[in-house]
Amino acid sequence: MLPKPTDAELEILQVLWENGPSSVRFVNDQLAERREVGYTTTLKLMQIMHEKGLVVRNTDARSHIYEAAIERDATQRNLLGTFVDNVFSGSAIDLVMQALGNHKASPDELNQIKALIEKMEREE
Amino acid sequence: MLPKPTDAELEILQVLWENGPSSVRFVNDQLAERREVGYTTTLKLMQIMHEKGLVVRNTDARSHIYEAAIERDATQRNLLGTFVDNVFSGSAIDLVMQALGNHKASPDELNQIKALIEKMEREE
DNA sequence: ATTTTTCTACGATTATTTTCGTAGAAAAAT
DNA sequence: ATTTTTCTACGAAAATAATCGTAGAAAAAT
Repeated sequence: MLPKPTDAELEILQVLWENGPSSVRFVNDQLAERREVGYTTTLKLMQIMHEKGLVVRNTDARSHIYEAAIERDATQRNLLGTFVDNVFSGSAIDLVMQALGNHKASPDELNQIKALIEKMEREE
Repeated sequence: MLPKPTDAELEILQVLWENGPSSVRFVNDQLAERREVGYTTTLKLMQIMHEKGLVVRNTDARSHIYEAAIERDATQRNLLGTFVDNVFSGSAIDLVMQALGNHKASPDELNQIKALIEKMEREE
């Protein structure tokens, strides 16, 4: 089973998920827009992620192209699970209430959630 | 500003939140029910938490009594915020949808959420 | 009164994650 | 043709988190 990505690795995965296969240079540029980060740091992390199997890469060209090897949804689900356990003692409902209460959602977003809830009720 | 609790510290806080002011022994016993953990490890962690200001303690008796110095709600909100940023690129709605979709909620829980949503809609 | 248990203090070790620095090859620029 | 830039590889350091071990005082048990 693949290891969970660390925080720094997750940052990199976000870039790959949003932009598709990318070079280290590109990923580093994206990260650098948000915070200071050295090129070799990003490189090293991506190499480690490759060892772990979190990314795959194409080494045909000199500049290697990396691609996420795990799905965004599955990863979020996975991390969410342990987060709920650690922080909300396993109560997903508590988390949902917190998240909702603490966030000004647009009417459209609220409708989305209502739709999902009604779907769940029908499937009961 | 107080630092965020680490995972191990959070485990201890959960015990304190649920049981009120407690000795190291009691906390350690609670933790030990779920996993292997040495007494001095728990002690050391609680001492560090005291240094950080995450807990307060009463040292009148030989066995010191520790109490959470930060509120559960505020802490959950705080941690949830960075989690949403890290894992869901800041989209709380995405997180809510994931959490809901991935969890078989009881009709009662669904009603709770619906009530909250309707309240939010009225306050729009 | 002595032994055993329980407690704190705290340095040191281990594990994990992140960052940095250097070397050398390939490519690009002058 | 040389210099400069860009890339990988990779060891090593720094930062952070968690665990452990020992010493000594206080309390409890014998």
